[in-house]
Amino acid sequence: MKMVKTRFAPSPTGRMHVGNLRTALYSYLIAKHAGGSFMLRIEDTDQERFVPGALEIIYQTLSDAGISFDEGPDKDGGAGPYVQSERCALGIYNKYAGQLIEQGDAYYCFCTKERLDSLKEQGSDKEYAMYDKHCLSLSKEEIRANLEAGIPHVVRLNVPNEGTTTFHDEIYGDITVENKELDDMILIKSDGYPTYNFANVIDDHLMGITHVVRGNEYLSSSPKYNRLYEAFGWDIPTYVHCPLITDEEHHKLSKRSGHSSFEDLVDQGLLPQAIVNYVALLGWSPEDNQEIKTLPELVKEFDYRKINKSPAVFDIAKLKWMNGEYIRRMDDREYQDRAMPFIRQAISKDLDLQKISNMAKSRIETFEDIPELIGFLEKVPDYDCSMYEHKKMKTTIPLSLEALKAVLPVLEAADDYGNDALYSLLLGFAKDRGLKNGQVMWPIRTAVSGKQMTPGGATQLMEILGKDESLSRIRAAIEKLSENERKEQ
RNA sequence: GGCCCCAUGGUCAAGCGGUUAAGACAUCGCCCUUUCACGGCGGUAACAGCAGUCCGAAUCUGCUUGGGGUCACCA
Repeated sequence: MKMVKTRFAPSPTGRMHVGNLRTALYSYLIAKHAGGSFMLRIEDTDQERFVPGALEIIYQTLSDAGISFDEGPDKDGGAGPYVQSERCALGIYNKYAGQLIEQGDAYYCFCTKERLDSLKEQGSDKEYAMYDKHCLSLSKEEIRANLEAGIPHVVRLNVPNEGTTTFHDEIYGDITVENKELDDMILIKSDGYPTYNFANVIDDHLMGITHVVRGNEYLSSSPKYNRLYEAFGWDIPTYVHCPLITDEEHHKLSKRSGHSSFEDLVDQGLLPQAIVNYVALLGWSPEDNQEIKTLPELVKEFDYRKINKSPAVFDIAKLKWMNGEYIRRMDDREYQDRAMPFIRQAISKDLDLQKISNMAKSRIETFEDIPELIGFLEKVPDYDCSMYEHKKMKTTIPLSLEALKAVLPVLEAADDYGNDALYSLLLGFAKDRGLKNGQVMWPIRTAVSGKQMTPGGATQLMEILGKDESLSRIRAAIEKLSENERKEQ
């Protein structure tokens, strides 16, 4: 059995969206699960779409995601070069195109853009038409003359109009199409660069790729590839087409439609490991039903034969949930490092930031949630007095005012503003006055935070705010409630 | 429009001829709790439709419907 070798072959056109990332991941998992090797190849045969810096993005994304490759542009494994423009300069593609022309499996085409466009117009369906093999009938002399005259040309694959072509995919099974449905695809463009379709086949063969992993959008063009392999007499690799990842409208994720890239998600405060973990589960599920998996665990358990056929909707809500799980499991030091910038963003006062970050840990899904969660510590937001009413706590606005007034001197007298001390102090207070715990805790928490929900109870918040600030907030609340009462009357 | 692919709850997803049709996210309720969260418990919610094969069909076949993909000198 030959060693498994897979590849990820992105084009340097910008940020990577999650569909691409998952293809890279599955490709990596298939190789590593089998103890094989994983390779990176850069497909930059479209000089117009090249985006400067895109190469760095690819490296960065892969490295953030923890997907490491054994061979690639900066890591020679003997099958290089790994960048198609460099391979093109070596004449690799032209050599193979020449072989096909010699064999009669490919031919030069000198048709102009205008003629090609006119084909579309007179075709049965205005917008779609295949090439009519016009240049196939050119004589040797005509071809030579055209070539010598420097007329722009491409090289096309010659697909017969009769018969059928079948190719096999590990996930989708056999797919057979009529040859007459297959266009005479262009192999070499007029600028001398190979098309993706051609370069892909040549390189996958030359580089010893055993499993071709790619998106489902290539499924319908795959039969053409087989014609190429057959023309060369090469072994056809194992194809693994992954199901599409779509948005909530069930449309394919793409940069063009403005869908989030991996980097966008990271910018939104999502952890690379969580993204990788989530995306692994789009189209595949582990046997033990355990969804949180590390990359090594995925490597161990991944079985490409169990990849799903149907497209999957990218559900950001579940990704966020998973991200929250990752945050909670993160060790404190790492968590602290990542959370601190967001905490500083919200807090400029001299407060115990570490305590604050610990409070936030179990209550956020992404780090971006932090400022909103703790902003009240910096400054009490405007709030409505009705917040003092709480059915379950059995408090009302007047009762709250009363409770706050009564508890104020007690808090003023207290010296220990640690959570535990405050807690027992207040419970004792409630008991003495014949009040429910909630009837004193709820008003205080509200007074001190101005919020319906806070990342901690009344005493925890007071501990962080300190005595002075806590008292001043409570006094302000008493004022606010008293004023409200006056207005009512 | 041609061709190709797909079809289990709102979403992800088990299931591969006999199951009370898992589980997760979301949602709802309860418990825990000084609020929220975490955690625990429970509820709502699905085999697109129609034929056929079979003692028996979510599972096999066909058709219909629905959805998606692709038809470039882009990858």
